[in-house]
Amino acid sequence: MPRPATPKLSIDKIARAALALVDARGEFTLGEVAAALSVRPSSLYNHVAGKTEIIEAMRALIFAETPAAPTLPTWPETLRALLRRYRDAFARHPRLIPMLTAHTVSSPDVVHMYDDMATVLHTAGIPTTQLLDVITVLDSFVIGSALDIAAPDQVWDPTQARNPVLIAAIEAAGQGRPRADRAFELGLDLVLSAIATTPFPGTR
Amino acid sequence: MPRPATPKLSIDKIARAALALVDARGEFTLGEVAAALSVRPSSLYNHVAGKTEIIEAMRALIFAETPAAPTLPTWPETLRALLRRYRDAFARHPRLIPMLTAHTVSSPDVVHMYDDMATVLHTAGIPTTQLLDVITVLDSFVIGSALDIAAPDQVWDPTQARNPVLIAAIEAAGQGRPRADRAFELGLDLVLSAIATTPFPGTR
DNA sequence: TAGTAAAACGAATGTCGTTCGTTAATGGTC
DNA sequence: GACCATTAACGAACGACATTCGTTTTACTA
Repeated sequence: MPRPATPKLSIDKIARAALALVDARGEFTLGEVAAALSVRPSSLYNHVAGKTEIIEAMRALIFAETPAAPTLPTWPETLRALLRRYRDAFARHPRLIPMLTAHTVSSPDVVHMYDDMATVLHTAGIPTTQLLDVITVLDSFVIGSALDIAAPDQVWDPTQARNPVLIAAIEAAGQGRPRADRAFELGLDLVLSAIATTPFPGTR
Repeated sequence: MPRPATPKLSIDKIARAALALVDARGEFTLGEVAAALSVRPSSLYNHVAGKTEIIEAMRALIFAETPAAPTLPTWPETLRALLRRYRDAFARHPRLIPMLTAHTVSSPDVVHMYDDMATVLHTAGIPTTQLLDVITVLDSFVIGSALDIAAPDQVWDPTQARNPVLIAAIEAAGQGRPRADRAFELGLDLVLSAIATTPFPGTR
């Protein structure tokens, strides 16, 4: 059964099938993806170079799925919306996040987001010499927060802690997704207020 | 040649051999580790449950290798030293970082670091209800910054960017390790000043 | 209409992690 | 000091998996 009238495969279909597997099982094999598409594993190679390219396609997919951030009246609001959207793209598929950080490659969508960040930070008065550093800080925080979503709450096991202050704090905080969301919002507040109040030397 | 007088293997030796391979090549196989120790792959299983346990042993190893952070006069100084040490543990072995984030498991050393963080933040006046959130923010930033070290500068390819502001910023910033270090220090300044100036509601 | 490219398949390969049974020396116990 | 369970090596083998290649038939194009 070679060369069907309408192709059974496409990069997009492969990426979506793989993403569904990752969401459900936390991992995926080429055999599973092929089975989900009623196809043999070797057929995938007519559309994709290999497994890593599928992962990159998934990265692009989750950004395409996430709605664009709006431009708001003030730059802190706009930046906040931008960073939320960035994290949301990961947060919709928590189990994918570790795979994306495994091999660090860039997607055009991500670079485009840096473009937007640069625009906002420029209007905020950040000098060119420090602009990339600020973007890196924001990027690091967002990616780290994304990994926090993927992390099981086992990390915050009270029995592991020795410090009573930490034990109390762990019990005071919730668990799961709400906990991660709340921490991210707090970090957003902290970082944005710091950028707003910090006097950056080289005036623009 | 069974059961030699002095055991040829130990968890520590295995972890060190694997770490050397990761530092050099960015990856490791059980066969390579075994060869480096003049042993057969199956022999490793007398000391380690599997590959993931070796990765966990490496995580513990890099924290054991990193000297403890000192307690300084003021809490911002102490916290700064603590976060620097945390990141340094990763920074000494950049190519290991993606492996550690692949499966998110906790090591006793990491939990112990959270104990220290809790102590410092408690003296800083952070209420118990928000303490874990603050730790999460700091943790996210550190891990994200660690991944930034591992990321090739290819991510910051000027030709990918469309925004002239970003292009100029990319060229203004350096490359490689110094760039990552500078961004981390900036983030440290921002986050610490934010924590110091933010009024946390529930006074302790 | 002729010829090239596309897209599916089956078979085969090589790598790798892991398991199991075997062997012999070690270390503790009566 | 003699048993004996345990330990730590080995070799063989398995199974999963990503990837490659040659083949086949159809679709597209000049």
